[in-house]
Amino acid sequence: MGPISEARKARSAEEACFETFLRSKKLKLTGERLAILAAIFQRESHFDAETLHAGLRKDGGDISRATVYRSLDLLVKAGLVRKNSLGSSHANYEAARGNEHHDHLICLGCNAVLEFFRPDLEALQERICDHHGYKLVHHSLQIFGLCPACKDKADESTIRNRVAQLHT
Amino acid sequence: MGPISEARKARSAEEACFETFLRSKKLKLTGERLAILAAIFQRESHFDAETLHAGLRKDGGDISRATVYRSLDLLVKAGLVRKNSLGSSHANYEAARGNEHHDHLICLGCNAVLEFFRPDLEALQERICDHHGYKLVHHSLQIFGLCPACKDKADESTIRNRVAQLHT
DNA sequence: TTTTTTGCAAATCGTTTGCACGCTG
DNA sequence: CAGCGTGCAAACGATTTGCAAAAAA
Repeated sequence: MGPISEARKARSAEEACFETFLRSKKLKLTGERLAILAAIFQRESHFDAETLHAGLRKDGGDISRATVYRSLDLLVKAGLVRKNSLGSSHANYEAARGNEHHDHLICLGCNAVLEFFRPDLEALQERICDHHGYKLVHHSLQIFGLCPACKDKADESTIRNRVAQLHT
Repeated sequence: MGPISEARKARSAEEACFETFLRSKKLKLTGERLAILAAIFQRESHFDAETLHAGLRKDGGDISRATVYRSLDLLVKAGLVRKNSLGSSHANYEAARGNEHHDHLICLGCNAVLEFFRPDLEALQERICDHHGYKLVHHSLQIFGLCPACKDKADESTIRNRVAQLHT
């Protein structure tokens, strides 16, 4: 159990938050859960379950895929992690570093993910709902395009193909 | 092969379009493909592969799931059918009845799907891409809310749960 | 000690694919 | 008759689940 307990060093804000959440549900604060939380928050934003699982293994730990999935669920429920799809057929996650809700701009050339938040877009969606008599609860917007670097060197038919495969 | 050939009665616009598409790719116009196309265009807009497959069986035909999936692919490539997810984990399709691109407003209470098109929204996305130096290629927006009928009678926690399960 | 968690492997779900046979052009 | 298309069943990839052993409260 070496490396797992090592992760339990400082006491990050998210760790405290997770503990509170678990307590409130009478769930337990395990080494695995802490290791997963730590891995997520020290890694860059967007990742998938498989990558996270592999990363944990590399860190010396050895946490089963099942536990990774179960913990991700918990973290999403705790509001510490957000789940997106970003057009792929498998789930994509991101640490909710206290930052606001945002939408994603995804490059079809290099898969870079750019987060953006636009009050005018939020307002417009609110207006659309009002217009139809709906109460807005949630939304998901993904814009697919080509970043400055890929804009020129991307081949038309490759991109067309990529778009056709998108799981949106 | 009875009911399949029956579907080949009039000659709808979409049938002609599909034939042209198939010809151009040196593919064949089979009874199964025509039956699937007909079923899609006489049914209401949004459906999934399983429902379509079941519907075809009920119509007397007996087309395999594999053929249904293969034909849907073809129809999407021909531009006669659009593929969406609408927040569920399995694909959702709709006949592209010559109508323009549009986005979806989905009721979390009764699952009703409302299509809408907003030039101002399209323009805003274009502006967002410009702002980041991206070239816009495609987008996917789903707004989840409560329709007028479900607005009041929906229970908070049920909705919250539904949102958490969304595959967006 | 009681209850929750874990790992494992098997199960699931939607979708895809290899293959031998059947139909279209 | 030369290719495509079809059905079947097995294969797939991501995710979930049942169960007995292990760890937290």
